[in-house]
Amino acid sequence: MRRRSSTLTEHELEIMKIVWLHDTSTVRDVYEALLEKRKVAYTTVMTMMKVLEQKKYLKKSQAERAYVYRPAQPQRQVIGAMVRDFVNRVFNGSASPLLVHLVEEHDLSREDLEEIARLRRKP
Amino acid sequence: MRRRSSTLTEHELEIMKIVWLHDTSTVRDVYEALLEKRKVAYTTVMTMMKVLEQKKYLKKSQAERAYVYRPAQPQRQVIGAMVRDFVNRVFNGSASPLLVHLVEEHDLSREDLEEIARLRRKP
DNA sequence: CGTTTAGTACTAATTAATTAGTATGCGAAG
DNA sequence: CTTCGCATACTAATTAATTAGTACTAAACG
Repeated sequence: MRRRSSTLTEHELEIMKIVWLHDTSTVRDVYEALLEKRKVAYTTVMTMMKVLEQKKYLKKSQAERAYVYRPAQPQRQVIGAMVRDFVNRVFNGSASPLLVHLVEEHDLSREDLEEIARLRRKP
Repeated sequence: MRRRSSTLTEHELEIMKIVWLHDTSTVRDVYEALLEKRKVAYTTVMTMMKVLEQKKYLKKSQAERAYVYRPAQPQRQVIGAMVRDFVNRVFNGSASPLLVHLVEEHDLSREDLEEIARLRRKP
């Protein structure tokens, strides 16, 4: 069989990114934002948002016309869990080899690193 | 439909990690290494390695008894592609917010950062 | 030489992820 | 009041990922 992903899948994440930008979103809101990036059917977005609600990433509340959705978990926390999952899966839980990759292949300026180091120095 | 993953899936990665540790591996080698971590059938490993060969992550060559597999791409490169994919998907391609996550939640020592910064300073 | 063993090919089943159509209902507009 | 448009629920199809069984083959072993 196939285990359900413990983190957001690619298209779920795409939707959550849109939802996190606003306080509340309807299916139509998300649908229209998503259309700017790629072709998709309204009902597809609806189905995915229903799944996201079942997975506890979204909360649904009844308004007059359409359902109103809002994030059930802060972006920070969800993305953090994705990073942790990635580090576990790919680097057996140790973050520094990932750091090396980032520095060597992702055009991080020395300023970026100093900025980060400064953050780290005064907790 | 569902697009084929452009990077290694969870269990594919698990197998590749074992293969990268050695020059050559048979299905049995990988099967036995994998068994230490979790229950799995021999033929499951075989099927997955066949898939990995089709996806060009493994090269197969005929030996006397069993097929001998070796990595078709260096670990460095494959993991690098996974990091890039992750950064693109989760952080819209920018690495520094990922850095912030790592520093704030992944127990990176100041030494780690200084080590990295040193790498970065003298290219 | 016959039997046990290991390896492969083939087949197939299950579930998650993704996509979208159809039917139905309700409120708005005329 | 009737029609139109939007929203939802339900249904369903497709594909990838994952797992593993069965049958066949060749080699090793006695």
